[in-house]
Amino acid sequence: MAGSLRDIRLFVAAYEERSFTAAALREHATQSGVSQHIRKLEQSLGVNLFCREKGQVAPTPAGDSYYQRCIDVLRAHATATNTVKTFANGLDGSIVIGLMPTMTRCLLAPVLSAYAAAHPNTVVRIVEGYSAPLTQQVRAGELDFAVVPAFPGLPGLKSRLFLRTPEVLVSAHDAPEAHMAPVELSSLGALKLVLPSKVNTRRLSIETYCGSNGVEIARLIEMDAMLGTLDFVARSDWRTILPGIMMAVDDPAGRLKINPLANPPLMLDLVLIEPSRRPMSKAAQVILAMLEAEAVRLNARWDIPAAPTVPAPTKRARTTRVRGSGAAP
Amino acid sequence: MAGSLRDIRLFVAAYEERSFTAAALREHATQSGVSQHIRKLEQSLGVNLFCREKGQVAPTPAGDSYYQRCIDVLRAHATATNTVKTFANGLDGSIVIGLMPTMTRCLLAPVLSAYAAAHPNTVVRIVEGYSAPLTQQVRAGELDFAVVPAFPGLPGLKSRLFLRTPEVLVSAHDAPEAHMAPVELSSLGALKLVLPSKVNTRRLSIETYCGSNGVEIARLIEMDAMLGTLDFVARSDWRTILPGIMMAVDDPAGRLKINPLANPPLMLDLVLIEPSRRPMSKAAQVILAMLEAEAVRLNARWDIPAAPTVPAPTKRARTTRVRGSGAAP
DNA sequence: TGTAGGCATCATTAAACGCGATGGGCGCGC
DNA sequence: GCGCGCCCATCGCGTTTAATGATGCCTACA
Repeated sequence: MAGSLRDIRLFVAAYEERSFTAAALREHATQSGVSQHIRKLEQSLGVNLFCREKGQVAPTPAGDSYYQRCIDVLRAHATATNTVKTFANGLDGSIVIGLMPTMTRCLLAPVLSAYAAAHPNTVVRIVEGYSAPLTQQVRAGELDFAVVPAFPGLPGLKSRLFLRTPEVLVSAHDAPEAHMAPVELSSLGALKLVLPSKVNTRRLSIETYCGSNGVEIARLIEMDAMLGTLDFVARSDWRTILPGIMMAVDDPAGRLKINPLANPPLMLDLVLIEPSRRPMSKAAQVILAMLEAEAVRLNARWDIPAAPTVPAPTKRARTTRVRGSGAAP
Repeated sequence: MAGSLRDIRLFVAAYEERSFTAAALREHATQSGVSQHIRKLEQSLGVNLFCREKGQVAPTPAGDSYYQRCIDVLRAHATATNTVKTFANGLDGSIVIGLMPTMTRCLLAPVLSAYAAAHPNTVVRIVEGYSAPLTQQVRAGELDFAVVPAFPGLPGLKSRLFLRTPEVLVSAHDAPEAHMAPVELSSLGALKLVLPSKVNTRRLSIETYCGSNGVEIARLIEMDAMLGTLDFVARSDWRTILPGIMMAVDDPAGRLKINPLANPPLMLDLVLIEPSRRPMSKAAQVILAMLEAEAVRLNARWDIPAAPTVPAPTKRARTTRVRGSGAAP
């Protein structure tokens, strides 16, 4: 077939300069080369593009027409090159990450924005799920990594602590407590709680905590739907207990009230798991580091107010009294 | 710089096939070649276009973007190639032709149409003018050839007979004569004639003819403007004498009446002149041949009706009587 | 665990490219 | 009228580039 881009560039130069010599100068070539290229073009097209007469070259009608289209070709090519260079910075590859709703509610967005801007040539896929399926997918190599609640560990998985975040009480905005004020759970009387089902690792620790600290659970609804839990809590007098990192940013609509658990606090350990068989890709390492940094930054919300708070002794007494009425672990 | 068209074609094939091997097959190359081309592209763009993992190649976001633009480039190139091939048939070059109004009125159009269609890659320029400037331009080499009334010849010019055409009387549509009927000029009585000035070669022959055949010219207007002459004749009772080849097609508006001169006819010889120093270009030869053929075809109009016509003897007598009253040569 | 398919890499060969030199045509100026 | 200079076409040569087949690595699949 006819025409490399160099042919076209030389032709365009010759057309515009009306001179092979000038075209060669412009395109850093020699007059000889220009002559040969254009001859090749003409032969492969079967048309004379220039009329060599009277000591100068004049375009034929075919040359005029071809020039117009060649401009289009060159511009399209320049556009393609420039556009693709937008992706030139940063890493590339494909990463698939598994996260619990805990991680996706307010931690993921800023990290995703920053990463996508810095590494536009990466294909990122986020899988939201609870610990069991995520763990399974990491073991199967379908995920580059996942962040799940701490668990004993499994063969084929490499894990380490990702973040320690306090559990917090979440209520509707009209709850009596002061927003962000630490609360002693047992001091609130019999609770109406929405909790995940027992397939969720956190359920066990929450029940253990309640049992150990005299928290009375009056009524219980099991819900493994995070969006549903939040909406239901916001619209009722039911409450729930959620990881602090998940509530590190206030509900934009102001429908939720948040109170860290105090005396004692209940901590949730999140661990990073990855397939042990292969090292993490560079891109995965980078987005993991960004996730971790953002998690630490958001989690700091729970460090500061915890210190100055002075729990009331009366409440502690009541806690002891109710001990044992919590749900069984 | 980055990217020959082959690079782009191979990339597009690989993108669409999602396989270097299949792309190589489609583009009549080898898997190795495709691999190298795409790697070269990636390096010169500074971006990975494909993600080679899991035994298959998947486009990166950059690859997706680049593909879209590459399609544009290839389509633009195909358009350029196809469009220019429209010009592939026929001759090319540049021809400049000098013609008298006699030739341009009805002879030129069909020839130009046919030539332009058959040889689209030729630049054709028509110069309309009278014999003197045309001759001059041919001698100067500015014209490939010209057709002018016969004349003695000049150094630097090569000439030969182009066409012999009868002179005809042209009148307004309300003139008494029958359209196309041969007329004996002297039988029309004293004429009001519009004639070219004496710089025009034909003026001499017309005056000679009138003088020799007893044609009386009552009044004379000199006009070297052909369009003006025709319009004036059409709108008045003045008449003119014009070469038959010029009136070979009737006035579309029917405003003009035409009568060949008879007893005797007056013939105009048109000659082809070309610069003697160089041979005529192929393109010029071709359009000349077409002009000549069309001229012969059109001129045939004057061959047929001339024969059966029987001029009235009375008119011939009158011709003799008025002889000598024509304009001086 | 062995096998098949796919991509990357390498060395070799073939082709294309680019360059300088040479020659012919044309216009310009002496 | 006759060189002179400019410009393009052509030729031969050296270098670069492209294409190829073999080889090796990795992954998926049985």
